[in-house]
Amino acid sequence: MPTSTRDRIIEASAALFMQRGLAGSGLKQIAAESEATIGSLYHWFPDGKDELAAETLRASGAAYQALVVAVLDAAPDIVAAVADCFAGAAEALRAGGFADACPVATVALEVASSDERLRLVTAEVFESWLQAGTERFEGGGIEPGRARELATLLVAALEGGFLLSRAAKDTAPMEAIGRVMTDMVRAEVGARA
Amino acid sequence: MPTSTRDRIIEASAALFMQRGLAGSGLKQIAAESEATIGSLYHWFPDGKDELAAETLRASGAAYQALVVAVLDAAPDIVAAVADCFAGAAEALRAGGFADACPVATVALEVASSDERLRLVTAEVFESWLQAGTERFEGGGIEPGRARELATLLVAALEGGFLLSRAAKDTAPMEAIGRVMTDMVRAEVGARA
DNA sequence: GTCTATAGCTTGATAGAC
DNA sequence: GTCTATCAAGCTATAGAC
Repeated sequence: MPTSTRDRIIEASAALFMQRGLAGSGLKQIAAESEATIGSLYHWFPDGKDELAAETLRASGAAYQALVVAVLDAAPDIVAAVADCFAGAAEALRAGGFADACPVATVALEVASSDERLRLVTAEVFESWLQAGTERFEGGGIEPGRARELATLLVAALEGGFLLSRAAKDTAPMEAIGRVMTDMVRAEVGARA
Repeated sequence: MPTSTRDRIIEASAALFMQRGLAGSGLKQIAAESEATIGSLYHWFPDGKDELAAETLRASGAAYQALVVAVLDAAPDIVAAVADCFAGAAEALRAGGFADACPVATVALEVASSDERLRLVTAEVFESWLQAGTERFEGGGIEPGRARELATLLVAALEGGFLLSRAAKDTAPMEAIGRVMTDMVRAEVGARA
């Protein structure tokens, strides 16, 4: 299955959004990195940058969710799952030279107060993550309302960890957050009995 | 003490960075909103956008730290302090129409992999926040190493909460995170004995 | 210190050949 | 579907009058 032009454009767009944000990524640059031309880009995304950004957020949001869910579901229990989650995030940061992190956060902050259409897309992506996380905590024996709260903190802590670790170019913040979060979930599961 | 031109420029710059990020904020727009001219802007910041951005990050980072520290220190104990922190953040989001949040996070994500000079400035700001938070947890009777871990999660959870709440235009995520964080710190303080 | 004017470049977007 | 050429508007930055 060879990569389609459209897929290559979305892929390059996601990579640039991670590293430079939406306003900092030019369409010409996206076209160049995806080995397409501006004409091709507008053929696949007639509404231009807005449409490309929306599709990129949806696609990479779903991919990122699949990745995290795979890590969570591979663990023997919810406590190990949370620990693996932060360990994986720290490893991803190190492996990518602290460049490749969340494909959505940077753009979400940029558009939250200035582009209602894209803001709604980021809201949908985060909501999907929260639901997936909530299900896993429920599967770990946590009461539904509390599961949603824990999932919210999990996503926030991961995003905050990416922020602090990228700024510091050091996995220490992400690892520290992972330790506290793991301890907390362990206590939460223990308290359930 | 009338506001100086320089201060007005930094203020307008901070407001625009919060809402549109670094790449999305033009110098002409910053000059217009601060009721200055481009010439004045370059008089006060000869190195242009980079210098203005660095000064803005430092100034608003310090102001934001003072705000949080004031909330933390006004509370009777560390558990109430953490609760007040998230309640205050939620209230600030609501009052500002979900536009005014963290003055540093958006820019930090934008420059982390593309502008080493500004990345270092954001790292310094976050490190200062972490130290201030660590001191408060130590004052609450927590062992130094653990205090640093808790402070890291506190900052990450606040930033993650801003992200999720701004995207959703809803204080629910910030409030949920505040509940879990407060419970966690309460357990942590209890476990100290 | 403040202002206007402008240079030089890049941006998002369009038109039309192939 | 892919390409090049081009437009108008925006950007950062500079020069020089006042």
